[in-house]
Amino acid sequence: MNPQYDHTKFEKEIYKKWEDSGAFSPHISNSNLKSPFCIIMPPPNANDPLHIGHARFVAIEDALIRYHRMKGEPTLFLPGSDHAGIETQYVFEKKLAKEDKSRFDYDRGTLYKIIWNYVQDNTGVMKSQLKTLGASCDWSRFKFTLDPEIIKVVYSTFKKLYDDGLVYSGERIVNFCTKCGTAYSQLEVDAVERDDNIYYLDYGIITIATTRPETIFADVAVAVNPKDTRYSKLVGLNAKIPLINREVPVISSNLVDKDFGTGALKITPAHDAVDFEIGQTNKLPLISVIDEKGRMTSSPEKYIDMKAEDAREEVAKDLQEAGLIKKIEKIHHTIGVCYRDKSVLEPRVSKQWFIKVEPLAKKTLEAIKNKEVKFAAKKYEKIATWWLNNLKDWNISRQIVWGIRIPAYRCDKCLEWNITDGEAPKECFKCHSPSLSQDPDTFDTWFSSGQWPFATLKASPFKEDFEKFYPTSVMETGYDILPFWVIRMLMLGIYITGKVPFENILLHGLVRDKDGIKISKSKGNVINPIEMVDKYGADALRMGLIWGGLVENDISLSEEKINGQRKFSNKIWNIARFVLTQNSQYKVLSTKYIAKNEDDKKILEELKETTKKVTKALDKYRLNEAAEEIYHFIWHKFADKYIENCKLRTKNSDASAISTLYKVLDTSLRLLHPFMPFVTEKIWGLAGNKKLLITADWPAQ
RNA sequence: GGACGACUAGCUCAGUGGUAGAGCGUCUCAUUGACAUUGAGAAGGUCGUUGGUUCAAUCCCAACGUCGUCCACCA
Repeated sequence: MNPQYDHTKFEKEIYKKWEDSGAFSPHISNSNLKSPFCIIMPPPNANDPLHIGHARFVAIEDALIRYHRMKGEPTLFLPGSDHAGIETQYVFEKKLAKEDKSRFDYDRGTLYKIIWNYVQDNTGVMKSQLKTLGASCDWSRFKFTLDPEIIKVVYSTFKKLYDDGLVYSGERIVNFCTKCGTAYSQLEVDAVERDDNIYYLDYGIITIATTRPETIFADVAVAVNPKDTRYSKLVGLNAKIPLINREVPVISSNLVDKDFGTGALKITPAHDAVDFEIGQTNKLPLISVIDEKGRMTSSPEKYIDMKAEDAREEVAKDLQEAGLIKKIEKIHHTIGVCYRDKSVLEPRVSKQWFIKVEPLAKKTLEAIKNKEVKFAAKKYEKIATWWLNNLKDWNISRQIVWGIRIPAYRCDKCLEWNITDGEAPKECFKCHSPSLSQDPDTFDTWFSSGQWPFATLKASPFKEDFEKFYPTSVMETGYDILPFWVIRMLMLGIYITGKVPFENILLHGLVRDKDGIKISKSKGNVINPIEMVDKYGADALRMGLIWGGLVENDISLSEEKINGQRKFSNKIWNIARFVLTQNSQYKVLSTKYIAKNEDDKKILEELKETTKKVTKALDKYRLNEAAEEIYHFIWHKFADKYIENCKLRTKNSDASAISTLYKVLDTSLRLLHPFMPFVTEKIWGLAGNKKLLITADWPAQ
């Protein structure tokens, strides 16, 4: 053994040994009566290389997996990748733009195909990176969200929802990104604060305040609060839209804040969510003046085809000249922007598919209340509950190509929707016309990933997987996708299978830089996990991501911290170097040797104590505690104290001392393995063990 | 405006109803026998503020302050 542990020499070879040994597959047999342990890996985007956040979840999940595997439970860590509709198409379009092309240069089929190929090329990178990190997942069960057998599951879920009346299509106001060319759900809207002009416009008998003068052509009413005595006489009369002089009624609505602006609100149902609601309750017509590309339509000739934002200035100018602006003020407010490209979202009315969330949310809330699903950290249960109580109907349609196309076919003759579980219908079920057109939209990515736990297990090449592993044991993922993913998996999982998709929810925090600052490309503080592995070893990175901070909290990660753990891996290496150079005949004895020497008894007692603490901490998902406990024992109790004190005795070939050394090393390696799998496995092998450590038994407490 | 957190040693973070811990950093000492990617030791905190509960609070409760994250239809 070299005096230094060189991770670069061993990690690849060790991973291959594990893989070849079949240890990654769950061992299901009639003789194994232990209940299975299963984690479905949050599927990374098929398109992207891994970032440090992925490394954190691998460190956490793989530690749990390895621990349970060593306990002898049939253990499954199921990997996969996500097609990440919007994300991927966005990245791909940027790539196209560099080549002076756009997605409109291709027909649907071609575009899908070239994105598919592009993604395939990148998926291999992601897989090999997971291996580099030491993820002990079962590659034979790997699933991609666009695998045909997954799509089949997604289709049948959609059909069931439709048949049960939980899916509807309709003209609704949605957050539409004119740059991305698609609508989004409630969750994909970011808010930014901005200063804008607010114009007080002369509507004849009343004055209204608006930040969006370009939409006046779409006005269908002016609303005031029913309690607002200033205007009560005007309700029922007609106001007049400036410039075009079209008359619209003055109505009343509780949604109007009488203290804002003039207390009178122009109602533009086609371009504002509140207005849409007021329009619906008052049965007002819809007039749209901005199209899906963000350009003006159905307005006075001179504005047509202008971008809405340009039209705003132009209309304001014209109003000013006509003397129809009473005053202009500045207003500080928040507006919705696209989470993806940060461009201002245009509320637009368009046909979308929605899921009725309320009945699904209700059952999920019950499951949480009944502890069918448990949150490792209470705070996230509160947040999940808040969301489940506040979710609106979920828009699951996206106007993009990259995704699972919605299996909805509209009859060209009677306009009835035909929903199938994938197959194109031969004729309309209602009027039997053979002429049908499929909806061009695709599903929101979260709709398919929301089915991930049962979809992956049902689509598994191993028929018994669903029955055996569902509900899965733990859902471990970042808290940032709690509303997007976790609660949707709960809702859809419960709906389809009647059971929660996982029994425990463990959410982890973000990885921040050494000063606790959020990592971003623009700040230049990104930490590349693979670079860290090359430099310090996968063990050091994994330990650095767990050690010194609670799983559920954000952690600060510095190279110093990772390097500190590399020193630790070297420490164990040298402990092993010392122990393994002792007379190996005592290794055999170590299993049954009963120590009489005080030092030996003490370290064995401490080892027992440590085993107990590590096990308990792992069971409670307190990974940092477990890691710190074993770290402290190995370094400061075993090495600093015990080994230093027993050198004289080992020189004299003291059987008790040497047996104890072998025994403590053996157990320490087992306890540390979930956190630092490579170095422990390597030493384990050097110690002459025939069986691999990955499948060795967890120490008895 | 609402929700959820955080506030503990210079830094990054654990922790507990009975007057506090780790890693890094700092300082002192040790150098050929497992490891200098080391060992021995030291300094360093009125545990955000103010009240309350208690025999006892950093830990429980209330208010406040600061910071963070998420949500929100003020046009």
